[in-house]
Amino acid sequence: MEKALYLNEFDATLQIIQGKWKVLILYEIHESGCRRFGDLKQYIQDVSHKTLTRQLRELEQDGLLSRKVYPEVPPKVEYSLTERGRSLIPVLDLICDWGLQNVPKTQLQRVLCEED
Amino acid sequence: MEKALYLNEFDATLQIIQGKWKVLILYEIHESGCRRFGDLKQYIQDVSHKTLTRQLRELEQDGLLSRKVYPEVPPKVEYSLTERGRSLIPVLDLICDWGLQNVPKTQLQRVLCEED
DNA sequence: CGGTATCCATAGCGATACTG
DNA sequence: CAGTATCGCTATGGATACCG
Repeated sequence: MEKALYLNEFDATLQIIQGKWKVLILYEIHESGCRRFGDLKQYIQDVSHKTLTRQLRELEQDGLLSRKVYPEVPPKVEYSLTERGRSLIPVLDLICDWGLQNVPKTQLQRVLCEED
Repeated sequence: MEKALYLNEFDATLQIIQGKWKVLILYEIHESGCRRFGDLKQYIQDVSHKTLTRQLRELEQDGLLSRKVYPEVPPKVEYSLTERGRSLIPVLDLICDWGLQNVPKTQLQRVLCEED
C-alpha cells in the first residue's frame, strides 16, 4: 500500500473524513460504543453493501476504527473507535455546528447533531 | 439555479469547503484582506485558470466570498471574505490542527498553519 | 453474516483554446 | 486581466452476483 500524499494538512484531514457515509458511521459507533456490520447497514439504510465495506476499510486503514473479528459461523465483526477516532469527534462536531447555523434545515435530508 | 440538497449538516459544510483549492483561497484572502484573480493564481501556482474561476464562483455562490468588479480596461476583480466566510475560519483552523497532529509532515506537500 | 469482484454512472478537475 | 467553452481523465460510489 502506498503512502498517501496530501496537498496540505487540511486536505489530509478531509480525505480521511470524506466519504459519503463516514461521519454517520463514526457518530453511530461513537454513541453506541461498538457496532456490527449489519447494525451499521441497517442504521444507514441507503448505503450499499460494497460501499459500506469500503468505507469501513478506509476508516480502519486511517486508524480511526478498530475491527474485531470473532471466528464463528456465521461470522461476527465488531467495529469500535480508536483513540484517534475519538479525537476526531470534536472536529466533526464543529463542522456540524457550522452547517446547522449556515444552511437551512429544509435542505438537509437528515440532522445529525440536533441542539437547541 | 437549484437548491442543493445535503445528506446532513456535516455534508452541507463539507460540500461548501470541499474543492481542491478552496481552503488555500480562503486563507490567502483572509490573511491579506483582499485579493485579485491574478494574485490568487500566482499564489496557488498549480491551479488551472478555469478551475480557479470555478472555485471562486462556488465560494461566491455559497456566500463565503464577495466579488467586486471594477469597470475598467483591462478588467480588475477583487475578492474578499464575507461575514460568513470569516465565520468559517475557526472551523478550518481546527481541521488543520487535527491534520497536523495526525498526519506525518512528510506526507504534506505544503503546510498551511505552521504552529510550534 | 460479512466480504469480494465486475461493471457502470456520475462528478471534479485539468489542458487547451477563444473572448471582451 | 479575467472569464467561458469543449473535451478528456480519474476517483467515488452504486448494482449485482458470488464466496467462506
